Amino acid sequence: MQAKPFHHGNLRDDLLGRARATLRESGEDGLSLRQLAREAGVSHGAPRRHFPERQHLLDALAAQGFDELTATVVDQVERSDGDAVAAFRAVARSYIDFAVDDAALMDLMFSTKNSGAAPQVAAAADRFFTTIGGIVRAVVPASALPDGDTLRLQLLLVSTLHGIATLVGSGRLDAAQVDQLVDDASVLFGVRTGADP
Amino acid sequence: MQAKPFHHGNLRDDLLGRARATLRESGEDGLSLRQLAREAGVSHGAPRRHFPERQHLLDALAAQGFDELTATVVDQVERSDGDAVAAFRAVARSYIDFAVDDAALMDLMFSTKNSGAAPQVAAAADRFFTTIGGIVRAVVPASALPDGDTLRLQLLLVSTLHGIATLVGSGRLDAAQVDQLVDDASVLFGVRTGADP
DNA sequence: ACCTGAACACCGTTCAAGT
DNA sequence: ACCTGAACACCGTTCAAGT
Repeated sequence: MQAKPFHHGNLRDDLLGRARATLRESGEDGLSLRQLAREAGVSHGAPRRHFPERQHLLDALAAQGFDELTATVVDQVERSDGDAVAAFRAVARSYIDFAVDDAALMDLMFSTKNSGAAPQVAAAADRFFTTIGGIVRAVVPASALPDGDTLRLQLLLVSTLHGIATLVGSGRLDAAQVDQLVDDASVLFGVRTGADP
Repeated sequence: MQAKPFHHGNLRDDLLGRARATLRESGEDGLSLRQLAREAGVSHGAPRRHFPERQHLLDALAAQGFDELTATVVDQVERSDGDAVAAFRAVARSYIDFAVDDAALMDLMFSTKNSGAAPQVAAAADRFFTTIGGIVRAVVPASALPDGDTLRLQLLLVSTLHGIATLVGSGRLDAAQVDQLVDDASVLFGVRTGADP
């Protein structure tokens, strides 16, 4: 045990963890590299090794957010014992809960700034959309649209989920309505157990 | 004509206009009260009369954005000569175009920060959602859900539109897919001309 | 390889003072 | 009523220097 120990050990993860907490408490406006450095007990120049610019920290947070959400959603599927409909509902709830509980992070993940930006964020986002797309595909019928394009139906249902999640997150939908809306979406999109008919 | 004229005339609108332009060019990060004051040719303290804090400027921009979007959407309906289906498609396109063309403003309008916040933003947002809700209601069948709750179907379709718009805006959906997705949504939600069956 | 500490330019916010 | 200009605390970013 040392009083003033280190090269700190793992400054990057320490900063990321503190940033995540600050994001929850104070939003993006509350995030400051200098403040995080102060909390971590290093000089204000130290974070530069790991995050040369503030945007790099935001990118890392967004990528981490996508990975967390992907893991949560995969976990929900595994808990559903092959019941695709139950899996869909659980996934929808997780998605929406995430948007509400980590609203500032959600903003970062889907902000326009990150649209043309960091490859690590794009990769994590791709993983998430591939994952949730697969979950939705397993549950969506091939025949709901005239020419039976399942991919389009899948994109549409993901869009609906995302719309519900972001509207609840920004306070435009009441949280009490959400379960009903997800159920309605299930009915409308013909969500059901089993693969194509 | 005077060289160094004024009390400036209308600093508030001048600042708002410049802020809107900056938002399009450089995003929210590019917005600075001091920079706007410089561009308007006033001292850095002058904006304080109209926007005591930076957030007040952001709120004004968001409220203005909602009002613009509402006006655009109403205009599209009026151009559709009572054809509710055509109106719906035009409205959907306007919504999505807005999200793409004014992505930074869209972020401001639907950001979490504004969820519990400024009453003027909430009022403008309410006007928008009331308007678009009415348009959607006119086009949505009462019988698509088992117990025929039209309001829920309306909220669901608005959520879908919002999801498509934000996903395109953040680059997660290809703009080329959008028209097809809107058409698919029309089919799925049973969008049609005339009122309840 | 990782961190320190001074330096620079910029910012939001406050406030006494001008017209 | 509206604006100026100095002041304060804070920030991101850069960089030479330390261990």
